[in-house]
Amino acid sequence: MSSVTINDVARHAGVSKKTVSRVINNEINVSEETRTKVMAVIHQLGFKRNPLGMALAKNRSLFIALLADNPSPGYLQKLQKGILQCCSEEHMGLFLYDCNYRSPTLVYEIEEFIDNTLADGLILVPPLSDKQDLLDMLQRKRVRYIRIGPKDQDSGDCVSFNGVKAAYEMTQYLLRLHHKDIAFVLGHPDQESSHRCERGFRNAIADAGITLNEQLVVQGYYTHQSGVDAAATLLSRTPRPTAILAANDEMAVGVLYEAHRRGIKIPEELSVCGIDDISLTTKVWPNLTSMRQPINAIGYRAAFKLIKKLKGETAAGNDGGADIFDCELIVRESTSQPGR
Amino acid sequence: MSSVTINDVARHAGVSKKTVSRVINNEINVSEETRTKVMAVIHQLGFKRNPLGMALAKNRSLFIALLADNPSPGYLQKLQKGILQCCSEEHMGLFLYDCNYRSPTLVYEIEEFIDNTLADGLILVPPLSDKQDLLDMLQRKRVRYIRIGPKDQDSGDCVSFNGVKAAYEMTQYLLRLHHKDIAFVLGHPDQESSHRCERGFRNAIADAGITLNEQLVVQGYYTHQSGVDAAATLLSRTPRPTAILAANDEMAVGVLYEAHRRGIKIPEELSVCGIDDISLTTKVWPNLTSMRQPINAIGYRAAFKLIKKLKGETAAGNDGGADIFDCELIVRESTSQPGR
DNA sequence: ATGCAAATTGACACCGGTGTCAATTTGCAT
DNA sequence: ATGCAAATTGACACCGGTGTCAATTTGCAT
Repeated sequence: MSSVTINDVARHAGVSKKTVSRVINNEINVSEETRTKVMAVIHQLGFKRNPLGMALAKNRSLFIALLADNPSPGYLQKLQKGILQCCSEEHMGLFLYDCNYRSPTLVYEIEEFIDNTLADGLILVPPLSDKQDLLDMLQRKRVRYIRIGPKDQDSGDCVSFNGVKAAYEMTQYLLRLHHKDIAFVLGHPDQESSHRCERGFRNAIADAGITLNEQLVVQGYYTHQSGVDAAATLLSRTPRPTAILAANDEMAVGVLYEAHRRGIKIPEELSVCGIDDISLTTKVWPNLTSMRQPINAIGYRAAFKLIKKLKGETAAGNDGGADIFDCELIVRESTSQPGR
Repeated sequence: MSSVTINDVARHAGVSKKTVSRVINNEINVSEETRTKVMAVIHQLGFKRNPLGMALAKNRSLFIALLADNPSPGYLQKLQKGILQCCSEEHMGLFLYDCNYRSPTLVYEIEEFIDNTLADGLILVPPLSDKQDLLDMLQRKRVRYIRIGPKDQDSGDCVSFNGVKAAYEMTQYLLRLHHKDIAFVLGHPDQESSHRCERGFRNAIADAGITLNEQLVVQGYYTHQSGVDAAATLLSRTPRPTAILAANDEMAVGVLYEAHRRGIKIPEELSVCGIDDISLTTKVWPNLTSMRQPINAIGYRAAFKLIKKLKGETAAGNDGGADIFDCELIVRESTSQPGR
């Protein structure tokens, strides 16, 4: 209500409001004396810039938005946390928008959302990251964006995790445990991370000199239910695989469920593991072995890059364009040597 | 960028911009003829009101924010979905803010968040709903809010579920299955819903003519780990309870974990059930029996009430002040007759 | 046709900032 | 002291809307 405006500061400091504006924005060409005087008044009066006034004048809202339609709530939750931490530090507001990836009018809906909020920066979560008509629309409206895990992860406007390496190392771990019949549950075919994980899995199997039984690679869609279904298929095969690696934890937990339902002991009779390391892994029994994707850091980094982009600076630090995070193997209770 | 302004519309329609403003805002005292003419131009030019301009002029941003620090991610996720659906329908943006309930500077941080975003409506999730110093600050800043599940659920600015009834009915269900030693895991003592659930539980036990063994009521904090800990305590008691009811699903899943770890068969040797019906219930094995809280509807309703409040209308429909939603028993795989 | 209240409309200032450009001040070489 | 470029500052218009209040138009009774 009774908020202090730039005019109030100007009056108290005996300068024009343009000069106050210069001080606020840390512009050059303000004498030290004036700057000090104005800063004193700002603190004394408790002045805070009105973001709406600035947005209107600059034609930039400096609000960003997270657009998501991801089947793994645990993943989104962690991502949000990372993004929010960065936003909080940068004094930036984060809008949330819940997409339905399959809606035929999705692009139109998002355009309307942008018109309603004037968000001028977006973070796109798979499978939105590779939706070309969406990207075209954003380009046309001059809305900046950062994509998480897109196809061409070297384009500088994105942040990813190293899916190939993650699946490769997880498979290696299973091989070290002397598993031979290792099954793999694919993610959604529209999401590049699924293909990357598949590549890692196949490479590891090949590098171990094993001929992959194609029966052991089954389609999933990153959802819990698709994990259950994939497990139903795999666990009916003879010989039964001794280990199942799923392209995300959500599906791995589905595999766990189906195995339990069939009375299969884990990990004695079947090792199960996933990728992501969402909070779900430590809630189910047995706790799930997983590759820890630094989801928090990815979210933070995505927000950081976006905000710097909006403010016109280039992101500092390790910003050589591509940001690809490595994973870390977290061994828990769901994996062991086969037939132990 | 090249967006159409109210001035463009005014010029094309041959009226003043104030008249266009009247048409946009559906004000009275505009002739039918003028209204039709202006509307035609609006559609022709694809005009959309700039929310920032409006916010600045009206000194109301019409953005709302969700403030949460809730230990159950599944709960928050559903709540968000309900809120977002309403926001989408009302063309309203939703800011997200991640609180740390225990931060000593929380109120200050939230005040700063509001200054940064100019959100003029807030949805408060427990345990924030009853934080008096926060409510005082909001009152002072004239920021409207709706609280979810606060102490005094009849105050008209809140939406709740009927916790007493939920726990009562769940306990009745267990009693019907012929359970006698029923344990209860409390929620966080700072959240009113925990006390309500406890009351429901105690009432049901008393109404069944049973003297409650106080050893069977143990403290929890709504987190997964607190459920594990509570189960560890309860499952060491002799005689062991044959059923455990937890005040939320998150803790019930923790109970499930600890029971599995001890090799206790569920539901044959122990029935476990929770309250909320978050998505986690159908991911764990066995699927968890729960009381379905219409979290989606609660979120939607909270957003609806808040938005109407901001727009100055009173919420339509069942808005007699209090909004208290009933729960529905969802029987799944984790409960059965004792010793079956 | 005339008078008058009610309905309709527009001129102007304003919300809280920033951009442009001209005016003023400063600092230094001469 | 003088001249001049560079540094500093402010007047003014503008971003895209809304509120106030006065001016104009309309509709009806007389």
